[in-house]
Amino acid sequence: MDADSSRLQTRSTRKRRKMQRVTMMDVAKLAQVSPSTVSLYLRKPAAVSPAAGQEIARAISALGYVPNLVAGGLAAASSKVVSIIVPSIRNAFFAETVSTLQSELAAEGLQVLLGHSEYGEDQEEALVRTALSWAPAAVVLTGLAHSAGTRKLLRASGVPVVEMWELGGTPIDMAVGFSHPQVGASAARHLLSKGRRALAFLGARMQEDHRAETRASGFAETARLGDGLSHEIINHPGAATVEAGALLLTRALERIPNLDGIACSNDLIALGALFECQRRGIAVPDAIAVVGFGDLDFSASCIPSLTTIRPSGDLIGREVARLILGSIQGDRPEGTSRIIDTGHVLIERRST
Amino acid sequence: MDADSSRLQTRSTRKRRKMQRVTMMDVAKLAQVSPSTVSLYLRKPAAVSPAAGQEIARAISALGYVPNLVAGGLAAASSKVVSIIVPSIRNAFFAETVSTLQSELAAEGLQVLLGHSEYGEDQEEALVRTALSWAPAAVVLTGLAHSAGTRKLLRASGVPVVEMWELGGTPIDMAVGFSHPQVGASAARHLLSKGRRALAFLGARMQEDHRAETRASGFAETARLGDGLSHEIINHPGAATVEAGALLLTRALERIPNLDGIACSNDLIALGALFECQRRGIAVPDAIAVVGFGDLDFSASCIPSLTTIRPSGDLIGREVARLILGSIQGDRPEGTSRIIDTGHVLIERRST
DNA sequence: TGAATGCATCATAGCGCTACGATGATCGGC
DNA sequence: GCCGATCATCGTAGCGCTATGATGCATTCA
Repeated sequence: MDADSSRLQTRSTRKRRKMQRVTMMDVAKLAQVSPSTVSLYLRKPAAVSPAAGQEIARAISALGYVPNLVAGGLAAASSKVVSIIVPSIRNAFFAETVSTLQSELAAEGLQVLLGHSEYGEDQEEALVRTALSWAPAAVVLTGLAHSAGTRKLLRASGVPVVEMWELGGTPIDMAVGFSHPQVGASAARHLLSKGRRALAFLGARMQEDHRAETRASGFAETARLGDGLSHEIINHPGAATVEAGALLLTRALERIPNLDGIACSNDLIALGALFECQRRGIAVPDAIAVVGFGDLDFSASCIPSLTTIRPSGDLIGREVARLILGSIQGDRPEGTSRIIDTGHVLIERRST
Repeated sequence: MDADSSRLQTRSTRKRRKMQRVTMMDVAKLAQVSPSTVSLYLRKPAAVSPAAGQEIARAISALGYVPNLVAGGLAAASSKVVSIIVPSIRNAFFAETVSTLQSELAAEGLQVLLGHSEYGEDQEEALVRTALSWAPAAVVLTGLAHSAGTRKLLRASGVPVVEMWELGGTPIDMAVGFSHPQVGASAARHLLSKGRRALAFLGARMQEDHRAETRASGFAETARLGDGLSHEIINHPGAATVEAGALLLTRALERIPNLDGIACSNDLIALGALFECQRRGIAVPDAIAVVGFGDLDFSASCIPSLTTIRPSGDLIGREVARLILGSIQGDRPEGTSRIIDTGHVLIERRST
């Protein structure tokens, strides 16, 4: 058997994988147009004649055709997927942003590929690597702190990148967020304006949650510049929970017996502190004023209602979506800013 | 110019899209093996000789090769993606499940494609349709109630499907969850056992949240069978929030003046009710006993700590992952159950 | 020693789609 | 009436990878 005949045999015996699902070709045949026209119709319906369009639409529904985005992604060298990496989806802040972002992107036919890094840079890098394997239309990261490898990967890929929930450094590409030190400063200023002088910042997991940590330093700095008699930053190594808030308040009272104002890195912690005050019979805000962060679900309704700083995860989600859609639509107008400050709002309620 | 020459011209003038990214071919060349071997190495490293494997690994890191999963997915007719559709990612229950699921799947090299249906069956169907465009390795849905179209699409696709967070009907393929009527019944039984006789179930968005609604009917049924003197189901049309809980308690007191026990479809609602009691000077549990659902973050730490029913979103996530990995590994052992009951636990605390 | 077996490696044909440029048909403008 | 422009449509070559079966070589068994 010579090479040629073996080739022939190869050709004939080769069994192709089945896959009898409906393809664009089937639609084209039924609609009596070429596959290109079907593809064109699917991507820009306006570009095909109404007659052909109708015929194609009919064929699609008759066959129950579902386009294969994997094939499309390969052919177009870019898939209709946006990869989002957050530290934790359990965190209400990020859940809110992801939720909004997902809705906005879905409206434009983009899917969301989700990953969570658990606040680890190495994990994040691994996630970015797999994310890039999907040739995503864009990548969304949380914060500005990333490993060198992550930056390199993303830069090399040429994919639009949006970093969210933090401002103040140099983004890889685009950024949407706000300044965390300023949040801390706002909280401190507010407490000082209420005549509080013995302050504490209660945070959790600040060794990993770099943004919470910068809120703390913003707070400390302003407390120092103002005439805060004393101020402390107290960290709980575990997650930011209500229970942690109670523990943190206890620790704060040990350190600053005459404590009269606290800022918390998260409303859950603030709620825990509120509960602990109630347990100890400490009047809020008379004895201790409490400022939170996040304006979570319960913050307006708890007792006393919680003064807090709202970062607006919703708005961040919406702006991220806008930037992404902008970059995908090709024209990245150099005029529009690639860094969007969504600011923060202090909402004064009964706890201060 | 005849057809043939034009064909030739076509061939020569055709400009191919650039894409100079590193491909498997580049790796193969550098490692002096064929692309097939590289592919094999990437999929089952044990199948290639150690020598070749090392050479390939070296080449991969030298070139910074990132596999293209889109191409892989197309060739293999199934991508390494699991599509998860939940009603809302803002809901702490689902956030927990998704988070766990994502971690478990990521450990096996699977990505998560996320969608949220906002409790709409039509929206869900649209999400399933796009999800299937990705030829996912599996699809995860929430609950057992889906449109006929959704079922048809999924059945036709042959993709493994897991429905989670609900049991009691016929799943499309596999299911992990628990019985919601039983949860309601447990709550009612608990209140009855505490001598409460004038009961109410407080729920939100029950016209859409079918599972909350079945918890309510389970509650009502048990309350009726027991010697509950009166029981009511009260619904808030908006989302399940702390504020809604306060409103609902107010409504319940109007309807049942001698109210002495409530079950809530969600711990956020329970917390709101707790706050409203505090505002009104109603002692909990002396005057009114409160049972929640969800065992959220704050439930153990609030005042009084909340008796609640834990559905274990974590466990659900883990079991879903197990089922998915099982189906992907090919052998669907008919022995193992395709329906897993994760049950629920009533955690008694100070509010009852 | 020759046939049978096992093992590592390879060549190649698609997977289903989109981008590119080509092809006719239609339409004004001079 | 001819030429270029415009428009809808088409043909086809990949996109980068994996599945399939073939190949060549070393090992084992009779």
